[in-house]
Amino acid sequence: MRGTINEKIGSGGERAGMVTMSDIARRVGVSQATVSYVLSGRQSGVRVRDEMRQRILQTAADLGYRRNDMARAMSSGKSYVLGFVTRIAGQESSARMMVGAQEVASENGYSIQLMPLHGKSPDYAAAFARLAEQRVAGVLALNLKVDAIELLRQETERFEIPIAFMDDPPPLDWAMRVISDDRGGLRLALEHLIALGHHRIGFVSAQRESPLAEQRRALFLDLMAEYGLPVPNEFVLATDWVKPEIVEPAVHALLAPGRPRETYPTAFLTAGDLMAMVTMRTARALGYRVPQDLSVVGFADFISATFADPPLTTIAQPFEEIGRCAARYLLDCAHATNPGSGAEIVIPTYLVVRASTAPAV
Amino acid sequence: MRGTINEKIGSGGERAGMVTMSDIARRVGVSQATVSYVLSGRQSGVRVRDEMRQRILQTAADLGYRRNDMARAMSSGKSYVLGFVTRIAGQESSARMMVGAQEVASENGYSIQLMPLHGKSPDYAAAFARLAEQRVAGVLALNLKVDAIELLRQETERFEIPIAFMDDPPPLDWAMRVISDDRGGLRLALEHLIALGHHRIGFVSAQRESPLAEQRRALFLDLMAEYGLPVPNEFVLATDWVKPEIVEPAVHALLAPGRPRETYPTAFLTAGDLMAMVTMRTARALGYRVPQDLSVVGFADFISATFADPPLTTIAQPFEEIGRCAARYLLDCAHATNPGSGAEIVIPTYLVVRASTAPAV
DNA sequence: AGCAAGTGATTATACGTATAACCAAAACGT
DNA sequence: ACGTTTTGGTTATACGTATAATCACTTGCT
Repeated sequence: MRGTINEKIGSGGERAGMVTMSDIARRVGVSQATVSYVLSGRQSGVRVRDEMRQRILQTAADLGYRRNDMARAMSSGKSYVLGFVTRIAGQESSARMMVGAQEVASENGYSIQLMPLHGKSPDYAAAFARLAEQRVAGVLALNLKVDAIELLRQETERFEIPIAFMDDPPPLDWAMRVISDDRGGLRLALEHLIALGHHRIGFVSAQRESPLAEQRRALFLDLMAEYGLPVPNEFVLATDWVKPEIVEPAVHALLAPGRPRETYPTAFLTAGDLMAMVTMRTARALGYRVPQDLSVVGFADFISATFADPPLTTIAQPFEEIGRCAARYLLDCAHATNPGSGAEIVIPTYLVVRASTAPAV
Repeated sequence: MRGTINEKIGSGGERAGMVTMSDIARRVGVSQATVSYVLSGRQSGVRVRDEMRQRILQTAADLGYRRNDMARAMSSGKSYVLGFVTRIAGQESSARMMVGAQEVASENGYSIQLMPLHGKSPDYAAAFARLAEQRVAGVLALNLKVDAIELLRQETERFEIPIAFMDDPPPLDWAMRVISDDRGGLRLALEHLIALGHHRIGFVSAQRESPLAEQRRALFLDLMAEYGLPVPNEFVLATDWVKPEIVEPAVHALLAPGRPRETYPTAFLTAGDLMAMVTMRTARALGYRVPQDLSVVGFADFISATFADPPLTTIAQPFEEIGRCAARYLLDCAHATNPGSGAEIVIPTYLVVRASTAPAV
């Protein structure tokens, strides 16, 4: 034993079960620094005999040592936490992205923290301030409005916190966007319908729910034009919100008898699974059989799509994968001190064919 | 100005945008401690002139000061974070509880952190160790298996971390349980059906999905006995999992023609909304009209219940409220250094009557 | 023998905040 | 005029970890 170990002993007011590195050091007869080097697992820095290393690790296990992330974070200036901000935390889409992000985060020793955005007009300033207070290593953002995005930018840029927007379509040159390939998905769905012989195809979306819905409608029109299929104006239903009592009348008005049958759409694409479900329901109430008389394609592939009647053919959004990619990007930034380029990752979507689509009559 | 301010000046390697209390102190010409007292907002401890208080607050705002929670946590030994562990983070139920918990947490300056539990056999030990490393102030637990619960207990008791189980039915005397009043909900649903003239009532659940399903089945039988209604064995469907391909055959076998009509159930209670949806679908495929020929009641009130065909009458579980209560309890513990009594909070459920139930024929 | 290089540690200090303990000056009471 | 209280702060230190700088001792080389 070289050198003297001068630890203040018997600190007295120890909090419950809190074993520190110094406790281990005292027990083994080395300095706290040595314990830190060993437990950090990094082989750079200081050399430690293998036997000593083992003894330290063993003692740590014996005492039930749990490293103190608060102290670690403060000392290193990094927090190993990613913030997740969204207004729709209670929805399946958000939850699944969070799970994906969580997956890669935890693999790298990070965690995900949900940030508050509640009610009709959430206190964005407070929420984003908390992000800064936590010194999060990155921010996952979902479904924010433009003014909120601007606030977020202001708050994060001073701290050089990288942001990854997931499924949010504002054109940004200062942050990463991880989005799903909506165009590709719609194309797959459209080709599926066309292959089934459909050509009078409508679209149902709720424009004020999210910019996504609006964007998908535009993509639909674009693709229809590309395939040379005419789209009468009345085939495109854009309700305000995704609510049955709003969507049903619209669908009803379009499908209710009163015009020659050959002017009706034989299939619908939709901007979401729930929209698809209402559409099917309304059609059935009018005497249509789904899919024999009317094919319907959803967008999302929520769990309930499997349980719908009939099981819903739908464009599957890779929610988990979006979360994974976003988290991966943020971790890259954190390690490379990358300022956060204005890039964009597009995750492929795919079509899940179930029973809500059938050959056109 | 009394006393000398001896701050080391020009620290040089300042990290991006990191304004500290010392920076403010230097600017205003007071000590860091004074700034701390002012910014903490507590009026106890040290007295500060009102003018000085204003100057400090103003300077903090001017410099864009954001308090460093990492340092705060380390100094005070508290983390202001609640951990949320569950295997079903991607589901709506979990997400909504999380939102509720988040709501009361953020009101009190706390945040919620999602803990990793992925895949078929998650690494519970690692996940719970991380809870300890983070020194979370409390743990929200959902849908854990008994062995995981035991591990969690071991990990948390040394650190005196309180736990709140949400919707988990193991009988525990060492932790809080916040559960929904399933019995009350089932009673409401049953009374609703009885009032509609039903008395041949069946039950559909997936026993291996969660202990909840099993428990609900027991409650159902109990209540039926209480109301003096006989329940033939074949009326109680207990499939393994909540999957259409498993549930459909079971429902089909019961409802398919082949026996005298008056031996069939005229209504079903279920252990979950999705089960209810499959049940309705299978019945319809057999020629039943829902609700005219068969009434079905769900359990949960997920978003999709409104979009089901027909809109689902269902026992609404107050997911958000469960989360709120659980979080509130944990915060109480954190402040009262309450060791976490083995109490239990039961949140009322209520019945949402939509269109999947109708008078018995 | 003498010096460089390598080994295996140690010391010292920073990180930013909270808080107990202390202190100087002013106001006040008798 | 002198002790006491009040006002308005200051100093000092703890919290647990990371890490740069340093040091004692051993080994190898010429």
